[in-house]
Amino acid sequence: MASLRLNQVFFSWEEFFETVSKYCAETYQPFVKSSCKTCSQANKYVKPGQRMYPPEMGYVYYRYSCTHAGTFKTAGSGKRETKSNKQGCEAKILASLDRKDKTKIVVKQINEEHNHEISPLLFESYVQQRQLSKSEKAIAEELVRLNIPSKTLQIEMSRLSGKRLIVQDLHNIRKAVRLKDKLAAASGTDGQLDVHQVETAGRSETVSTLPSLHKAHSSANAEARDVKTNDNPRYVTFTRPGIPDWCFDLHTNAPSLMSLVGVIEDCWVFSLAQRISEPFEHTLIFNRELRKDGYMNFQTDYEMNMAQAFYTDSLSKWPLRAKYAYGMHTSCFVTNFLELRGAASEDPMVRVTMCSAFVNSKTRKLVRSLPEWFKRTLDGKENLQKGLNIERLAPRPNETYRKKMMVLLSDIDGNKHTNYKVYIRGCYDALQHAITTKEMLRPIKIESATDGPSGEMTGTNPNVGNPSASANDSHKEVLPKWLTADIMKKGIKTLRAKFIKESLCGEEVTTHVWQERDKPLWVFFSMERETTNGNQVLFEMSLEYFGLMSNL
DNA sequence: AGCTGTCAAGGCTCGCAGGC
DNA sequence: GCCTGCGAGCCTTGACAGCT
Repeated sequence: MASLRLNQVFFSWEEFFETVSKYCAETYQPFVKSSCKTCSQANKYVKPGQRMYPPEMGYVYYRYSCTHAGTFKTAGSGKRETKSNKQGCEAKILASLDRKDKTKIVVKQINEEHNHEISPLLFESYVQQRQLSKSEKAIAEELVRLNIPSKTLQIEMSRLSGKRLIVQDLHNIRKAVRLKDKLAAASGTDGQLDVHQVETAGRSETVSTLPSLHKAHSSANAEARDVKTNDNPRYVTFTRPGIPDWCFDLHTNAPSLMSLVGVIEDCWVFSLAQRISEPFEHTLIFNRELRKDGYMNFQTDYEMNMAQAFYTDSLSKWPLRAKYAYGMHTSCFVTNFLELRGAASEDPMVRVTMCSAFVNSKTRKLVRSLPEWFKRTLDGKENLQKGLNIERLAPRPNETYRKKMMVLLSDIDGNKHTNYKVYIRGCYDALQHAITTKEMLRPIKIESATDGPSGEMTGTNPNVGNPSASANDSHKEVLPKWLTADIMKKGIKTLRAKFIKESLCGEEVTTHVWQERDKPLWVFFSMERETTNGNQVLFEMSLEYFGLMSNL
């Protein structure tokens, strides 16, 4: 327990502030700073021959008064009946530099006699306890800019900060953000956000480009060469640098999943920017043009297939030959695909098919139909007979491996929601975590150069590092049963993902991981939001591993 | 429920009165 | 005469009431 007593000595103001802060929290006394004098200010009035205050000490004195100190004197015009905290409470704390040794801070006065009630509940409700830190305020401001309702903001920010916020606090932040943005617009500078104006036909739309995973496209695209577009069927091909060494897992000949997803995104973003001039100047599949017309596209389905050869040393992964093709469209869904080939190979080593839903950028609701000009220009130029539609997973079992994660500000993309890669990464992280835990719990294999063939010791690994993964932990029952780290090293054969609902910064989501008896090389994921009405599924994913490849 | 104008409170600086 | 600390003034932030 922090103690504070008369004549107590401190050697820095930080030490004093920390002690007072702890003391207030433990005794529920609402002290606020009421007065101080800085050394630099006091030194201005020091006369010749007089001793200076050491500037490094910061303050000459510092006084706290009770938030109920003083009397209320209105400065208003009498339009409203006013309330005031002021009720003449005399409680105060005063500390100042020692008269002789000005490097010491001495507590000169303490009066703890308050003329009002002191209680934990009251203490929590004072504005000082509700104030957000700079970083918390920055997050709140970002969320305000994302147009999240005040009530949701109140709940999320209270959970994030652990403070008892009221809705009015969020209204005040909203007001400050509006003012800040107005001033930034007036001065012609942008605020903390990277905001740019996108010209659209007859109007302008402000698009926020938060720092995000989605923005981190590699410079490899700048080195793309042999770019060729084809109108009918519609596709673009190009050669670009391969996958850098640092993207590769230690134990496989293929890049880690997230690195590969990143390279794939680089390729498709590059492809979308390619222009075709006949019959008029436009981009490959009109993504930019559709955006200007008030459409946004949200990823809905994603399937990645890897060839066995992808995991062999013999297949060169540098440079990469890429082909991105328009697949087909239905009323508001567009399916496209990307193929990556090695320098000398004709068969694609990776093929990704992706389906996007087009929504109204204002209402974020599915549009009834894509524009006529889009259909007119692309009809007949399809590369696919049917679109991608990943089936929903069967209801998950109750017994799963679970991992929670918080959606961070940097996870939000230009569409103002959690970027698709964050879901994939979250699932993959949960799987890695589950497998690591499982590895720690398995019987130890002892390999010795002198003892000959490896033996097996019963019991659990004594080096289990995860305290939640003890032998009696319920997680032991729900770890993936058939998948092992060894199987995972053989590489992913198929990834299927379905994006179901949006999620926002500050939300806590739970990833469930499980396996099914008849599919030992598959692992399934469901990312869910817990609500009072039960769990809402945001995202589903399944991974299939190459498990039986003896030649690797 | 959310927004907004208005007023209160907080936080800081500075000048000076008065105690030691 | 030195130095502490009170309190006024100013700006920013928070809270409230009334309106949409």
